[in-house]
Amino acid sequence: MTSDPARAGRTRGATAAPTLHDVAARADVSLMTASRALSGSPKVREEKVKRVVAAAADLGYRRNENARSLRPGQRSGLIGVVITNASNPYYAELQLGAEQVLAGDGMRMLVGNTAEDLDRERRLVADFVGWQVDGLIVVPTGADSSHLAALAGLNIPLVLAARTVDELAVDTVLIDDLGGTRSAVHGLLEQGHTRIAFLGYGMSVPTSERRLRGFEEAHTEAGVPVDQHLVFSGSPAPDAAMRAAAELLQVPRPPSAVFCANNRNTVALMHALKNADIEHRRPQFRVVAFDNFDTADLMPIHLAVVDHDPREMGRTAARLLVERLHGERGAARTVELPTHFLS
Amino acid sequence: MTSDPARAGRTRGATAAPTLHDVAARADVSLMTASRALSGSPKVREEKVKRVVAAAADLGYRRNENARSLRPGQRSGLIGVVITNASNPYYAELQLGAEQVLAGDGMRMLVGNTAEDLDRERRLVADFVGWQVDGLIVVPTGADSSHLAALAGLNIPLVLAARTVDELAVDTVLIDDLGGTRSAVHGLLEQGHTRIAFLGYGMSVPTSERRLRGFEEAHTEAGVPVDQHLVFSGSPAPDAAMRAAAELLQVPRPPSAVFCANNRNTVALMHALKNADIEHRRPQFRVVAFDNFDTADLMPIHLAVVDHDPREMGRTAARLLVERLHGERGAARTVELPTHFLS
DNA sequence: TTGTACGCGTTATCAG
DNA sequence: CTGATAACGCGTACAA
Repeated sequence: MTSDPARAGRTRGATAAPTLHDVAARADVSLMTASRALSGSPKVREEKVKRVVAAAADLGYRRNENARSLRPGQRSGLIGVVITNASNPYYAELQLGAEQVLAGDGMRMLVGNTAEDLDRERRLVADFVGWQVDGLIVVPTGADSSHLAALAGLNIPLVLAARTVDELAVDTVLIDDLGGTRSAVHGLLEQGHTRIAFLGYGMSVPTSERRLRGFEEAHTEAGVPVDQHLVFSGSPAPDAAMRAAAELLQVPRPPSAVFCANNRNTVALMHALKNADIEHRRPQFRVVAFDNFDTADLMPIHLAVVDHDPREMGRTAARLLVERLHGERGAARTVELPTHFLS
Repeated sequence: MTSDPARAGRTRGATAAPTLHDVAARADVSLMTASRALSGSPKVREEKVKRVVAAAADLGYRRNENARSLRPGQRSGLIGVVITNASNPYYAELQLGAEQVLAGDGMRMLVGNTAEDLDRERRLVADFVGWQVDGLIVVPTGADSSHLAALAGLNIPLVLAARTVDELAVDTVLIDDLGGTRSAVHGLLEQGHTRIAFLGYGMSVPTSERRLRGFEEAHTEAGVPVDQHLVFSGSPAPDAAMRAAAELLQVPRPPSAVFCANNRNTVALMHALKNADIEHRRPQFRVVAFDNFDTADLMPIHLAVVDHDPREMGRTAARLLVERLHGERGAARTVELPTHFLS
């Protein structure tokens, strides 16, 4: 006699997903024995384990993770990953690195893109919380962080990646923007360049600040003043970098070198340089770029690069998160990943 | 008197996530009134709605989507997206396009990378089914498809993207590989090139076949024989394209043009051409490449490109899936997205 | 308009 | 070693 008359009488579509009931019935075992057999509990007779496993395979049974994580204290095994823009290879790599570590720990990833929109970030975080994520990795879009601060109250660990939010005391993974920039610019100054332009449009405010500070510190150390006419940075207007790159070559006393603070700026500059035929007109012109990319060594002018590893950033973020999930209780940690100068 | 003594007596951590119970208690309403108020049911007194909404906001209440979708007939609103490699901008864009459409329909995305590993694909699909996904978008890695075929039996709609699996009669989104390649190669033949190389390493078998067929058909139409010594394609050994690109310039009667069947091959060829200083040594040398990329117009030699839109592919896949979820029952559809030739 | 009872699929607990 | 039962948070069906 089945102990579940309700289910016995059901007339669901022939293709309803099989449940543990079905497996247990087929293996002629009780529900709990089936449950234990499938979750590898040691105290089940081996013969029954076999029967259950066979039945599950026959039926194509998949444990309903929803029901499982409904029980209190159960982890969902879900991690929310909120990035700003997956079409930027940088963040795509970050996502991939995070997945590498999380998958190794048996966790799955919910992914959302904010497109740098604070409102979408709020909605995504709220949704993910609704899905009972065990933790979140977020590339924060902006300064407002009340929705992120609220996570602490829910006991949901949070790791910030790529950017900080000052008010938030949480684990954070950054690149060594300042150091990487400083030593790259230091190199240019050592080579005797005294008029170096800074091209840094369309970046988040904190990142922009850190890279600009590195630029300035290198100058200070070398005793070379920064000419503010050579500092191009600001809002993310899509073609600001393009215009600035062209303009930069036309200023009264033009620079002999340029530091590009990220990928997009580098590409913009490359176009401008190609148009200006710099390669032949001013062979001494030097460019150093933050962020490496696939075709960097195919550019019309030689590019020295401040390289770093976004995938490692994702991995590190995931590792910090996993440590919290494993009970780590210490103060918030900030990891600065090193950069590598490729001349 | 509360109707839930069990909960009244609990001593969970002070920060356990608030449930509908908590909200109802705080608003001094019954559970169901709270539920209805929050899901916008019309039949609730407005004053109580306000109280409930306020209580929910105070508590930071988030509906537990797990519990919600546990009930039969309820959709989870979760879509599984299985791609081969998020670090390839192509698939990252695909993911982004899918998310665009799905988010617009109020659905969330579980994302997994297979790294072209059939086993990981199987595990991911199984996991996602366990999470009660409403549907799946998959870039299939290989020929074996039993795990995908099984989805039909579970009533879980599947859309394939970027690649087909012959045995599977499911909605599929592809690029017009054949047509795009044929017309591009046609152009080269019209310009009088009669010895055109095909460089196509490291691609999936079906895609590779389609592009090679386009290459051959263009030749047939023009009455020009294909010299098999100029066809370089095969396994995805990481540096095969590199070696072939170098070799290709050294064959007895070298080609006057090259068709690169994808991004990676193009970059490999560009390196070889730069080393060989083709730009100056053989200014008539022509290259046509499948897949556009950011810096295509900065390459050492002019590049004509067969462009297409991976994001649109993601959007289309998601649209097909959403239609199925909305009840579309027709036969499996295959959409071939057009390519655009940029000379 | 509001409230009660029940079940979704799973596992912890406790009794056999 | 095995099984019955309750409970997780929510929404449907029905009763008040």
